[in-house]
Amino acid sequence: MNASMTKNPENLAALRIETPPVTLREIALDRMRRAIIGGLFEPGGRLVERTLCDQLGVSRSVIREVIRHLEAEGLVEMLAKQGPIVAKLGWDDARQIYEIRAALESTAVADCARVAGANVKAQLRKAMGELERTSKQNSPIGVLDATTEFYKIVFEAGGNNIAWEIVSRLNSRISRLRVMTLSTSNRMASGPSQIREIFAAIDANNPEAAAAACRSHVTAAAAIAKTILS
Amino acid sequence: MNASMTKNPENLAALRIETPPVTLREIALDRMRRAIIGGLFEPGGRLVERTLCDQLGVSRSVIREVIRHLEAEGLVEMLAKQGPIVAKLGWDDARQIYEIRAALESTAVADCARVAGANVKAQLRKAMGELERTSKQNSPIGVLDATTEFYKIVFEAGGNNIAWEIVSRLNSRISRLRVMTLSTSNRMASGPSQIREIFAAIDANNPEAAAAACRSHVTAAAAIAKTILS
DNA sequence: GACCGTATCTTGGTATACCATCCTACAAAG
DNA sequence: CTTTGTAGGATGGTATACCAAGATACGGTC
Repeated sequence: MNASMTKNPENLAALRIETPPVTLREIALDRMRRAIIGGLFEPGGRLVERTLCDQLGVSRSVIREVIRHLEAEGLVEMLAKQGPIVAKLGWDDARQIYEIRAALESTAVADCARVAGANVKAQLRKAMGELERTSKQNSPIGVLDATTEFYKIVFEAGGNNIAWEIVSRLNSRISRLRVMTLSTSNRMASGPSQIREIFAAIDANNPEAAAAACRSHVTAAAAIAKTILS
Repeated sequence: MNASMTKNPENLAALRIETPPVTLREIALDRMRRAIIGGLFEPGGRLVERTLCDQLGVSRSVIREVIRHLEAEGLVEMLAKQGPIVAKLGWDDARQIYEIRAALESTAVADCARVAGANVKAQLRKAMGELERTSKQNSPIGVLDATTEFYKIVFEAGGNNIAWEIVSRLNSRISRLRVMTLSTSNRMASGPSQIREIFAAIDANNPEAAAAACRSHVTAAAAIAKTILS
């Protein structure tokens, strides 16, 4: 590692061959996660290993490791001597998840509002555009993705990547709820307006207003979820 | 499932034979987690699967599934085409973890203070006793365990079991830091007094005071961690 | 006809075998 | 002496074989 090798490291790094670390396990993990989130397997339903092997076309080793991962993520539960099942979600769990989201997201938007510069704001504006577009198209999962993207930018801009990890994981556990709340009533229209409010506060670099808007956003979602679940 | 079978279900459930679902994998998971937390493997060090097989006396299947779990927990990172390594922890990550802990723990102690009755208070008092005892013995990991037990009671009493899951996981990621902060200077003495403060606020059913005490507790720990890490 | 035992099938737990890839070391050619 | 090609070992990825335990269905016995 001499001087000539370390100069212009960023240029040299650019021509590094992108070796897609795409292993069977990662593909399977992704598919399984999407399948569970998308409701392809119903909550409480058993996940029979050998059946999954056939369905995904991989061996049990892969399936089992994927299940371990999903188990740690909270999407799958292990029943003693009965094997894995899709985790069920009751209102009490959902309530807690919304509370935690409210706490983490509101501080994240506040942090973001504190430091956001032109670059971040431009990214957020773009995500907002996507949100409005999908919202007009009445595409719940589109809105979901756009909202997720918005928050992702917010968290990373504020230097809260670990909180983002946590929120992502929690979101996947309530994903079915999220789609349902979006499909509910006039949420399709109100969602974007609430996000817009958050964005406005960030744009004005007003942390308190951003946090408040965010809290009311999550609280509203929780209220709808409650009517669905209980 | 007739009427006679469903009456007194709680009594019947009580005499269910406790079949310890102790699988090799769970034992191995526990051992590995403790080993990493305890610093037996150093951060960034490689975890060679076959070596671990020999060390734990199990087959690779078990090791690999355990590694998947630890990966999802954040204790292990996968390097593409190089296998698993023990996750490293920088100050930026630690900073975020302490912030999240401050948020979740302070709301949890507040919730607990709101609802705590005689039973919960007795449990907490017992945990405090353990804390004082281990503290006098200058046993950092004893203090750690006692503190953990205290918080566990707090979270569960307040109906925040999901937040507890998250906090536990975060704690395991900064566990090495926690022992180090405990070993530092007069922390061994100040720790119990701060917990005592939190307990006093819960005992008085004063949510605001409890949350404030908790925040200062976590903030103090973060400050010490910062001097160690950066 | 009701109850009990057994055979079998399903399912998860565990171990092992095989393969592709990568890293390292050594040797040969310039 | 440097460089490059190659062989060998190490390592992770994947598939499969085997086993024990639980669930289920069927047949025999009272």
